[in-house]
Amino acid sequence: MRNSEIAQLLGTIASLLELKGENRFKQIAYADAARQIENWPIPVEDLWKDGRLRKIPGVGEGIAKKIAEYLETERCGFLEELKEEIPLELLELEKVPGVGPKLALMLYQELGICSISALEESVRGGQLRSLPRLGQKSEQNILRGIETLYKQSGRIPLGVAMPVAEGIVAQLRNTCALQEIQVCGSLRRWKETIGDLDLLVSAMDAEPVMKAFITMPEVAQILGVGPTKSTILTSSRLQIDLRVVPPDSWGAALQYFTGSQAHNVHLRELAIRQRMKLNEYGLFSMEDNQKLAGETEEGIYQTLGLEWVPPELREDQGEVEAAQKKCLPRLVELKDIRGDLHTHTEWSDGRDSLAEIARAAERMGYQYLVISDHAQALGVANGLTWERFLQQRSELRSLEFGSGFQVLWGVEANILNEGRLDFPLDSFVTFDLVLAGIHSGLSQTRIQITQRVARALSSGRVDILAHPTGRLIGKRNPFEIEIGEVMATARSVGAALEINTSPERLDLKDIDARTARDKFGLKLALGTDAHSTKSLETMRYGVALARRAWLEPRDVLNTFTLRELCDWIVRRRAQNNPLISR
DNA sequence: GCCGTTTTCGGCCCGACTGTTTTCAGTCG
Repeated sequence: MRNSEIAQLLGTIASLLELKGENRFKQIAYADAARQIENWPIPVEDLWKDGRLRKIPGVGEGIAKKIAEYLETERCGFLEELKEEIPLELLELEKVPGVGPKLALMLYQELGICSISALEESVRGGQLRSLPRLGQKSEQNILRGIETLYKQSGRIPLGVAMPVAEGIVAQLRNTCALQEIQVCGSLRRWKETIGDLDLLVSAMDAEPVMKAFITMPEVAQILGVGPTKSTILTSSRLQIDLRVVPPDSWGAALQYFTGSQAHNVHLRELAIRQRMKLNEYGLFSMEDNQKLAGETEEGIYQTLGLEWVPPELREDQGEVEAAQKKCLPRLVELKDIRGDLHTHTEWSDGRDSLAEIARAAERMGYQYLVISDHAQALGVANGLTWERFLQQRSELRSLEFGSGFQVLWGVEANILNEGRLDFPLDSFVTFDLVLAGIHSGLSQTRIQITQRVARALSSGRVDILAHPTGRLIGKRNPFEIEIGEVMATARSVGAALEINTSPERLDLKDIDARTARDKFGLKLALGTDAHSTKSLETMRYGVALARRAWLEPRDVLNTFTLRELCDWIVRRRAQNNPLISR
């Protein structure tokens, strides 16, 4: 799938057009198309072959031609021409916070600057002051921006940001008088990583809230303070924006600050078409400027003729159209989850005992828990031999639980070279549930890894493919794998794909999980991959990811009752080997 | 360059904050 590559091409064109000072709307058109394609679930090559490129919103005659040219010839003449005029390096300059397209272009034209190091040099040399409207404060701003850029390790994983946000919300709620406080932005949409943290407060008087905010012990630097909006940097270099609005604008502000930008733009366009205007203070009539909604988010959506859209869906990926037709999905919720399908104990590399993790799952109100310790080929994780697995089963059978709870005896097998597994294939039917995943040979070629996984799945012995792409967010790229091919194989043997809910992994990612369901009709299995009882709580990140993938309860294996789950396993196994029955 | 529940032409989301300035352009989200 080359969607990202094509999105990047169009995005570069958009940026260069912006630098060049081209018609703003032309530039926006390229940026819109890029964003649509980045998140488009179907390979753009397929659409191109079928002559349906213009099915993508934002792709018209001109952009379709450029995509076609690129797919045919691996180059884009228009981009080449632009690069002749504007050096590509200028895009680097724009990454410095505080440097936008206008300044970047001026720096290049007036001072010949086209790299961050050259920028830093000329600021320190005082050359910047020769330019109009740039003084001492601007110099400081730019130096600070460069420093931020150097220190920034990129976006912050959801699993890191969420607990921090929850702590700060609790703190502010206790220290000052406010009516409501809510995390907004990409964190409320549960994106896998976030750029900064957006907090929204409703209060009659903003001043004490602002004061409490900028004097929190976490504050390392105050980047801006206004009467209704302030920005700080924590000592862990997390940027936090706080906005205070009056209570009667709460809903409008909540909607506005949750985004995404694309979703908001879509809503405001919808408003204009209905002779209304939407901003963070409310929804207004264009005729008499009368306020039509604003106290609640539901009111905003309703007045626009839409169903309320859950934050996880607000990416302008079809949710606005679905909300218009009142056919948004009934998204899976944490309370639908009846069990965890992937956990480890001290038998392999987990921290807690079988009994401890099982009792923790029981306390969470689950109906079942799958213990899935590593198998022998994963030596570093103390993988179990066949004999030790049998001993583990004895221990498991000796434990007693309440009548509504059961532990399933599973395994996380290793997909070895050529797609073999740790034990002879027939032995796997002994386990209640078989997960398998790749833990070695991560740098194999795309063809090798794809075939390896396809062979393992084709054995019919794997119920769930664990962490299908092997990525560690911000640390390790997914391995090269043709995920569409893997999904097709999974469908042919009725296997499910895991959504590994560990916030380090979140694998499959949202867009792939949506494809797995939409295009291949696959079931998804949420597994925390917990190596301690505490990590069982990461299920909420996986549920959020499933919601971002538009999944309904019936798409998620964990929503099944124990009976339904066992039936699914038996049916799946019988389909692949009619002789096997339990 | 895209697009249509007023339009195939004429629109295209909206506001806060900053800096250097006397009224606003640039940046950001």
